[in-house]
Amino acid sequence: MLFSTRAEYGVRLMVELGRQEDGAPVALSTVAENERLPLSYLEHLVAKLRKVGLVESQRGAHGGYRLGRPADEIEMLEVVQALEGAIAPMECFHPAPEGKVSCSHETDGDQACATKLLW
Amino acid sequence: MLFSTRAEYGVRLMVELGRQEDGAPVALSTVAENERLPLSYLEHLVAKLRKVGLVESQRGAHGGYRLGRPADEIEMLEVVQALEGAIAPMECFHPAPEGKVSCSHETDGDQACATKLLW
DNA sequence: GGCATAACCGACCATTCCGCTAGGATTTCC
DNA sequence: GGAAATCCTAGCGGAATGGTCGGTTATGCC
Repeated sequence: MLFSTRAEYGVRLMVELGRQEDGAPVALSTVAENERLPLSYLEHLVAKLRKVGLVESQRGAHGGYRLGRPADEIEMLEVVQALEGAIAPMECFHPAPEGKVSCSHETDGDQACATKLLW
Repeated sequence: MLFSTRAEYGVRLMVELGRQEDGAPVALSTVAENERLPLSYLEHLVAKLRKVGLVESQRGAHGGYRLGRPADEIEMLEVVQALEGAIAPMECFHPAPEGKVSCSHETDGDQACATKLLW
């Protein structure tokens, strides 16, 4: 219950687009079919991705979507952010220096951690 | 939009309890006052924390709550999990080995990533 | 030109979750 | 006995989630 299906669908969508190696655009309907996702819902998601340039669109017959950038230049975080809105966890929840997800629970750290956010 | 206020309130609560160095329990009302949080809402949260043993309670007058374990043995993740429910982001969203939040976007990795979850 | 195809756009809708309140019951200390 | 506190259950308004639907526009192909 941390990421909604939007993020998941979005990633799936991007992955599906990334599979298409030649420049040909992929119709959203084939993505929906492949991933078993509701087409009309995907439309909304892909619209957001287009607005931030993560995908490009080609209208009309034989149109579709393709990645806006080479696949290996796209980070998953971007996709999630574009769909989920600004990610603002809890301020003290930046991945700690060593990569572990837990903030220092010493008295000083706490003082800062508990109050910094609001006042 | 990643963690709800539950997680935040819960952490604040735990921090507040952690401040009390002697074993005396802290009344929820004082926590609510200190942190400017609604008391009756905190009751629900602390109930969950109690069920998983993160806090202990003392009923009756001059009762209250104290940490179920020494403060430095409690990880923030535990608190969040207890309140937010099982954390099940997207399967491929485990913090990557190096600590960076992005899953390998190579064709093989994607194959696994996109389909592993559902089928 | 016409038609199928597909991206676009906006409104709506049911359900669930979030944050919170209310009211009471129970336990404990003085 | 009464105040102080935890405990428990029920509900509620608003927002977000996850969709659907209908229609409009653009484009390739016959």
